[in-house]
Amino acid sequence: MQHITNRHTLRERIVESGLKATHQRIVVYEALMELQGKHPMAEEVFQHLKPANPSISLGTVYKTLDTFAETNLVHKVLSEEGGKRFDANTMAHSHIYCSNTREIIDFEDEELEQLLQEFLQKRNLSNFEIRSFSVQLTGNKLDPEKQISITRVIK
Amino acid sequence: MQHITNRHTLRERIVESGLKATHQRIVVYEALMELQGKHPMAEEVFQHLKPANPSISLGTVYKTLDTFAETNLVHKVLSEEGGKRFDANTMAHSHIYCSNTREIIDFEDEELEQLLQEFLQKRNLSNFEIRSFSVQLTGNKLDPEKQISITRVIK
DNA sequence: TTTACTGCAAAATGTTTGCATAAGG
DNA sequence: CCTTATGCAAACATTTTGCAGTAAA
Repeated sequence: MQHITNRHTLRERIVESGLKATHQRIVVYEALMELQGKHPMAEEVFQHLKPANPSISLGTVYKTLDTFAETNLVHKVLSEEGGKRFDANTMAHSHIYCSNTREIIDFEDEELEQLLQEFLQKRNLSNFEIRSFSVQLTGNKLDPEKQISITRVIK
Repeated sequence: MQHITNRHTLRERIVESGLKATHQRIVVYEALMELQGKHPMAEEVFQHLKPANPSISLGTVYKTLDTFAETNLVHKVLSEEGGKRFDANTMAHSHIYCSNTREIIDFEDEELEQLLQEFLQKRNLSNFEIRSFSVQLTGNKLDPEKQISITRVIK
């Protein structure tokens, strides 16, 4: 799990991505770091950083997130609900979508990544240049106490 | 690859899913079959079936697709662009997203499915009940002639 | 100083809703 | 018949756009 990073480091990473390090970009990046694991949409990022930055506009948050995703500074996350979500964790990892809580939960598994890496290497698709891959698991979180499906608990 | 199926069969499948087999549902299902591999959104399904069914409404197409996805008659497909796409092919398969053409291309690979199935069985997540999984590959289609990235061809 | 970014507000896109009418079982 | 689905139009939610002004390098 990555940790909250100071602004100086965030600024450096933005510059390394070939972007101007504006105040807005720094605080958007910072917000994404603080929301790690939440896979927020633009609106959520905006709400998170607005109290400390009341002059920033929602449109800028949208543009900034797009720009970040284009330069691969952050990742776009596919969501069952159709919205555009973002993830500051750019380490290879997969996601579990819980159809009860509608959360997207990080699933980091070295072995799974390697398994797929090897598979793709071996398969070596001739008509595609694969740049990245990810696994989406769908299911239900289980009640940690009783170890039974939350579906059954809720309904 | 599944084939275009006649209305009688489509009707049967709708009924088997516990749904009323209305004319609208049959033609939406039929359109989805005819658009196999295209992973269309509601609007595209609507445009496809409108000429032959001018009285059907877009809202109905939206509702029908949602209903189908809920009963697992068709699958929702996660899309890089954020829209809601649907797939009448419910066999286990993966998708390749081409970032140049923005297409979602089916990738059917028995070995990959099995590899993951086994992995999940072995890993046996204690706090999740996994219902399904899929692999998303992202990359670029290669020019079939020259076998080089279409990125380079286009730009 | 130059270029790229921001804020704003408007527009475009995609999707859902409520309700009166119609159709399926 | 009774229930559920449809059509319609309006509302909603999300995202993009254009442009004048501002800030970064």
